[in-house]
Amino acid sequence: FVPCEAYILAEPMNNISILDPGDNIAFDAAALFDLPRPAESCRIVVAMSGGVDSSVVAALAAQTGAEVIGITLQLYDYGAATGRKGACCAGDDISDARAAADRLGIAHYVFDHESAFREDVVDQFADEYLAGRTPVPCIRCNMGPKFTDLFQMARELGADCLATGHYVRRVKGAAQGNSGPELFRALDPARDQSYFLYATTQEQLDYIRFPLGGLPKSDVRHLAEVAGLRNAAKPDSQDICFVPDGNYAKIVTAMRPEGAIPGAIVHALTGERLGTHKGIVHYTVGQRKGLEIGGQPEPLYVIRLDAERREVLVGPKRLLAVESAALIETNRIGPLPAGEQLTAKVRSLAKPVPIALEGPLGNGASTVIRFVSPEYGVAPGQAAVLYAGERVVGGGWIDSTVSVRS
RNA sequence: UGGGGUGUAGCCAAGCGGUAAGGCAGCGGUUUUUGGUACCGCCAUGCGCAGGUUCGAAUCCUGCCACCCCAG
Repeated sequence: FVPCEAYILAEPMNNISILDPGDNIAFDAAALFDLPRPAESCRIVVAMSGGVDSSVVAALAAQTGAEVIGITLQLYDYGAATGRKGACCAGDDISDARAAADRLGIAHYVFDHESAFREDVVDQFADEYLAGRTPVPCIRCNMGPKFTDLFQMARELGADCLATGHYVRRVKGAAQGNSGPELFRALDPARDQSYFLYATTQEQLDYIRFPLGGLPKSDVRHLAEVAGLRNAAKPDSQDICFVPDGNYAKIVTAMRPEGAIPGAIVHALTGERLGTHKGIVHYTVGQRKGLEIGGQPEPLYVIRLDAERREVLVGPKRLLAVESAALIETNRIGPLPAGEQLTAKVRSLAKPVPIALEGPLGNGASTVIRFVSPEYGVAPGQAAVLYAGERVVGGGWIDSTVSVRS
């Protein structure tokens, strides 16, 4: 038995395991859910996407002895057409979720959430690209369909908590002077999904549970096998779930044809027209590939997108250096740490870098973060997520950036 | 028309008689629950065309072609 709190103190590492050699689960499942009462009298709603992770959450929830209800939101329906494995929330995935629920003997409901998902996530995704920004739909999806809509459904079902398969840790009272739950990076750094969850509100965090945050992925797969789940070997999801073949621009231009209108590729320093692009939605700040401009002494990167003029401004890498970024619609989770170096991630795949916070954080306020060292490829529309060590302090959307003066 | 210059992969470009550098672009792979980045690999039996000299030519010679500049 490993108490959940033990993970708080542990440094991230790759080779932890909660499984003993005999394949017995060497921990108390109930501890992973931080239930308010004895598990037998609790009701847990599990958000089931059809993937391994959320299926294992359901298995763990069932093991606590609580009443478990699985809910799957049908978010879109290209699934049948693409037959794509490793997506979520459509077609085969819903069938996988149902199979897992059947296997575990728990209730399972599927809700048609397509129109809401389209409004909250997909339309917004397309509009952001049209405006020359680079959206993160996974964050919008967590904010809306998953943590607002599903949250409400769980409440209406009288559940004690909503559990998801995200790799992130919910820890109570770690920061000084705070007894409420806080958000921490996953123990397995390779699996950490905290970047996508910075917008979680305190109210949501009070109610939501992330039982997998302290587990390595290999254990989760193992648990899936032990539980006899048919999706135990299902590939991890990647890319954007509603983009079938990784070609997001195809989806965007299908929804917003004006996104495919060609325009000029202009050198950011000389103003020279270097070529023609195939529609502004195909490009993002920091991008190098796909410009199809040869004859240059060094690589050219997208420096800025001018949506009004439909121009893609390009230049050498040094022009990407950014010293600060303005954030909007910020969220804060737990107290701001006093005297501790804050770090920020400005894309999901990046080590957090040291920053100074120059303004308020939380309650939707706008603020500014200043990078201690220049940061490259900071794209408006992406999220900046702020950390104090392993703890997620909050974050916001990158609205604009200030280049390093050279 | 006369004088000069240049023609090497999609683009830029090295080579100056010894068996085609490099960069950019492109393609493939690795990484990855956003877009990107980064890293690794691939990418001219061929040097405007046709002859010639030479053991050997992108490199020397001859002719032709194309483009550029200056003169008119």
